[in-house]
Amino acid sequence: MARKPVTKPRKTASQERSRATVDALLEATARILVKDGYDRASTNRIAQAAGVSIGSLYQYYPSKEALVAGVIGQHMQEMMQRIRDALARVAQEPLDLATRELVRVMIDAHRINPRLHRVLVEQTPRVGLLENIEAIDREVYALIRLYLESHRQELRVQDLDTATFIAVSTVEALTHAAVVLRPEMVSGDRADAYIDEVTALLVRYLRKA
Amino acid sequence: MARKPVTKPRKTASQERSRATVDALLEATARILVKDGYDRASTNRIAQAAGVSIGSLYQYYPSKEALVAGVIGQHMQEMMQRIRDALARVAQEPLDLATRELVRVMIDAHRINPRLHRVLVEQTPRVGLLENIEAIDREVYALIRLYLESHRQELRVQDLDTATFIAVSTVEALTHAAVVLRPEMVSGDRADAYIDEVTALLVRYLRKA
Amino acid sequence: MARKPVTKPRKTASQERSRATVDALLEATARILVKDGYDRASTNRIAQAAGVSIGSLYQYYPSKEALVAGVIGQHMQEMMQRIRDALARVAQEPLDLATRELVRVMIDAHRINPRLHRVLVEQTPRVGLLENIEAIDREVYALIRLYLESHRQELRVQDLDTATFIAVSTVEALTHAAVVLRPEMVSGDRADAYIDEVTALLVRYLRKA
Amino acid sequence: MARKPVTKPRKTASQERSRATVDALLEATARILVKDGYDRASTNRIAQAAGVSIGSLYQYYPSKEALVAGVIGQHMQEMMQRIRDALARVAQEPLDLATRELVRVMIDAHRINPRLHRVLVEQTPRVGLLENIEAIDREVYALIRLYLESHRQELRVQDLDTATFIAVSTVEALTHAAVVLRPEMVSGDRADAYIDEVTALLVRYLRKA
DNA sequence: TATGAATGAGACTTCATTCAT
DNA sequence: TATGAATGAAGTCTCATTCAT
Repeated sequence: MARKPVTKPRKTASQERSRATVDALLEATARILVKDGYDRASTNRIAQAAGVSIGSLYQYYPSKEALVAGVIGQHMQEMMQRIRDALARVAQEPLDLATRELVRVMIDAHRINPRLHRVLVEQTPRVGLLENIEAIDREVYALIRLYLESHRQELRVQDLDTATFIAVSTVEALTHAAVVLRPEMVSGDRADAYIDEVTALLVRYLRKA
Repeated sequence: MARKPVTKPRKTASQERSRATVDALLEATARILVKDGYDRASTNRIAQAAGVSIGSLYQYYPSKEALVAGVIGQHMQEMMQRIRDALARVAQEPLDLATRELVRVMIDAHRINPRLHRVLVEQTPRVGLLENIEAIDREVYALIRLYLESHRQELRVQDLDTATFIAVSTVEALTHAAVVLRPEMVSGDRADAYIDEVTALLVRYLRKA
Repeated sequence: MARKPVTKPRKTASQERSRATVDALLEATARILVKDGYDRASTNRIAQAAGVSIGSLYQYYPSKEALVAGVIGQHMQEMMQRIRDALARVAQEPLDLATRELVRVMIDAHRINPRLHRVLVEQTPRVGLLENIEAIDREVYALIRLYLESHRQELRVQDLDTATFIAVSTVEALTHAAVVLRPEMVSGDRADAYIDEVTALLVRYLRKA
Repeated sequence: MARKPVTKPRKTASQERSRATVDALLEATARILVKDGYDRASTNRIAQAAGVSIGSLYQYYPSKEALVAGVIGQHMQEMMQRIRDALARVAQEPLDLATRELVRVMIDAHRINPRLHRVLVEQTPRVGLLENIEAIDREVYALIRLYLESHRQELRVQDLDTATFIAVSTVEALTHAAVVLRPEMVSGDRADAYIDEVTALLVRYLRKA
């Protein structure tokens, strides 16, 4: 496997002007990533798209990887926030309602920027960026597991570890696949049917009798 | 989006020696891809690893993309063959047995070369290689759908299109995730438990009452 | 040959605070030069090491070259002062005593900061800094020549110009070489033996029968 | 001190065309080094001056340092060969004749390409190139020492180690200084006078009575 | 007068691809 | 048909220097 590049930002822009530059950079990176794909996204092009000099780019991010890690971080935080909120909202709800809400939120979260999400998931070399993604994975896993634990009496499944793994992987895969491969299936009023199906899949698996 | 590179091999290598060269190239490409990742896999290095001159490489494959497409094709064919065989074997079996067998075969198929599979799925720019992957997707989808159609009387689900999409996506995701993220969960005798769970997930979703 | 950069400091820093800044800059430059070598010594790093903003650095020195010229000047002045003092002290002494004292002082002078001296002599592009070094050379040459002229009756050599050139070059080379390549040879009590040898070399060359 | 860059050539050009490319590169490097100095000598400029693409340059030398190391090696070999030959010629000669011949040869050796020699000695970062230069130093030292040992009965000095060090450093310094600072002093028929002086310096130091 | 964000020329280097042999 | 030297566009990144605040 390849060696791991530096991915931490260089300084944490305190002044106002800096902040604007950093924002422009992240925003431009996301845009270029969507337009050109990971490989063809060059730091020069990103800097240009951000209306920032290449020197400034490297003042804030020591490498292309760091820049992409920044985008991943930001994008994942946005997604995570929705998931966290949803889980907080449904913590006391029964499994079926909770599942349905979570699936709905997941689809929504994937629609924040589906093209970017796709590039991030499908093309981005994991080397050195893994932490970021793994951190998210772990948090989602932990939250879902907590919910399942506190609703144990509703459950058919015994092995919560495996059940959590399966539930998380399944929801992630089905929302990602739908948004990416069959966007028409989850847009507008057709979305409900798909949400119903995914919810059915999960609830029938998890729930007692 | 980026322009699409040429991805078809240059000649069909009828002579023996050609065949050997092509094999060496594909094999070396897979090895380098696993070792270095997509980005750091250079055609020069691949040629060297294959014991072939860079000139010869370009005699058989017109571009790096074509080479990688070759690897994808080969790898996917190997996986597909197992899936085809499995589906042929279980065409007459009831849903639960068929599902279990299919899940087992999918896990096996992912273990042909999990590291390669991962690189191919996670890092390889889809540009120009999409056909290859989409062709597989379509074939799997069609086969599964055929099976479901001919077992309609067992099914709870009505919308076969959606059900097929969900089933295929779920199995693919759960076998990939398990092999890549939790290899210990699907190796040796522990595999059966996981296969049971995935089978339960699918059967409860698909089957009547 | 390359174009000559500006090397004069921008202002003469009369105020106290300025003086402190200039000192900090020169000191930091010397430190970085020793630690990183000429090429890797960047003005940004120097400013940071000096606890001064990059803007302020350029307020006092118009270029990197000017900064290094400042260090050279300071370092050479320190060395020169010792040489001047020594020559003043031995002006009336006979050749053998005078030579011995001069050699001793030269070794001492090279030990003020041998690492810095080395970087300055070995890595620093002469472009634009030459004046500084040549000025020193000329002064040393003139002082030694004066001494030799006023001790002519002791001398074997006729051509004072050549003799001075040889004497100055030899002492400089032998002290530099010893301090840089064989530091153990000129440290502690072993130094005397080396001083004896160098003195013998010069005295036998210069002195009558 | 700075980290050491790679300085070994990449491949040892066996074919004819390669050899020509390598020669052109070394020759161009020397030329650019003389014209622009070490810092301003860029690989792009060198490649251009050599009439070779930048890609070819990097096929043979992995870095600017490696290229310069190549030039140093070649230049030093040329100088060393003359010194070796001279010492072989005078091995049986008495000290005065041998010394005179050696000094003459050293001046000649410095005149192979004095400007290049100067750049190499004065500006080239020693990092990673040191081996090359130290190897030469050691060989010269060893050869001179051998000569002195086999002529011990002629010598006044007792400590051959120190005497060799002094003799080598002195000759090197005086020939370098003369060629670089006073070229007129060692060109044409004036050279003999200077050779006489340096010979006198050394012989009087080394020889008995 | 000080600050430090911003600049951008230009350095080094890689690698897919071509083509003379 | 095979070889591998050669190509050069394009990429990543540094750093001396400027200038708005």
